[in-house]
Amino acid sequence: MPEISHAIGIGELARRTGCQPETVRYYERIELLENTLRTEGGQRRYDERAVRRLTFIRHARDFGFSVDAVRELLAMSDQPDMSCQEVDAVAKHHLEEVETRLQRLSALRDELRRMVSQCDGGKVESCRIIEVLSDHQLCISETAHKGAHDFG
Amino acid sequence: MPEISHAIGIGELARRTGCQPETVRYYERIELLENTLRTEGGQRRYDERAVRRLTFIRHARDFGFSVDAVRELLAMSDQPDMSCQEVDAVAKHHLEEVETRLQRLSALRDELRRMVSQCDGGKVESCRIIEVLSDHQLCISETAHKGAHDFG
DNA sequence: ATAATCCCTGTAGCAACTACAGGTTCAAGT
DNA sequence: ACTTGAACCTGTAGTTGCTACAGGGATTAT
Repeated sequence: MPEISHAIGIGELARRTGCQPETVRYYERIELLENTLRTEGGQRRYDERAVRRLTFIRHARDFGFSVDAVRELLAMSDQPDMSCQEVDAVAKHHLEEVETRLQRLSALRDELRRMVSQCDGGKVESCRIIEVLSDHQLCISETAHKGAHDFG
Repeated sequence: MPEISHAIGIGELARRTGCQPETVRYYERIELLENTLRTEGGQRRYDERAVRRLTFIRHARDFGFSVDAVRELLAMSDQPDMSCQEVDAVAKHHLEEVETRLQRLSALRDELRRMVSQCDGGKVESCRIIEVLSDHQLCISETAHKGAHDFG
């Protein structure tokens, strides 16, 4: 018999928020989630508030906000009377980053398409893909895809 | 006086290929670059061939190819007489991945834009951004941005 | 009582680097 | 020949956001 009613274990919390118990423990370790009550045996027990908080976190992460941004957003959402200007700023900043990535990624796609379309299926020796990869000058834009891989 | 003529050090190799000495050593460690000649004192010396190889690697990485894909592309480019079908397949596969990411990222941008545009600059209590992050139901598409962050 | 399932901590791994610390070698100037 | 300073060496740890164990303990149902 648990001491806390309405309490759920880490497994159910994870299931309800669409993540894994390991992720919940990870969030606790990096202090994104605060320490929760424990049973006598040391197992974590959560309430509805924790479900809401973790839902918020997971949702923000799905939106691509970094953990640090989520931390800020959480702190702000805990202050209902504050102006939401800062919230707005965080979201706008993230939107800008997403738009930058989109532009780079789309330039990258164009280069890749061009590269693939020019391959005639012959020998490696004369393969356009290999040639383009060997020589920067064969790209339309030298900078189009530079740094295209830091999208994570 | 170096024993090897036309040989350059790791610093110049890095400079010429637009990366850092640490990256070169890293590539050697993961066997993307083979071991190179050393001076008596143990310092690495490179020739033009190494410059070309590293240029290829960096360029492919700029295109977003994974290190494993680069490894395959390198192996293929070493066999000029082979058909370039496999090269083509690797490039096409990568192009498809890029296109998938683009679609997700653009759905994400749409959600973010919508979220930001609905914020009226009032209090956190009634901030649309916080509301959307708290509640999945307020998104146009529940799945639009799911997994939007695994773009690396 | 016992089995099945859950949960615990701590550590290591992923990708693709980057950043040291603490020491050695090289190339050039005097 | 000697000294300075830049470049280089190895090895390890950090980055981001988790995920995957190993080797145990707790809880719950029968």
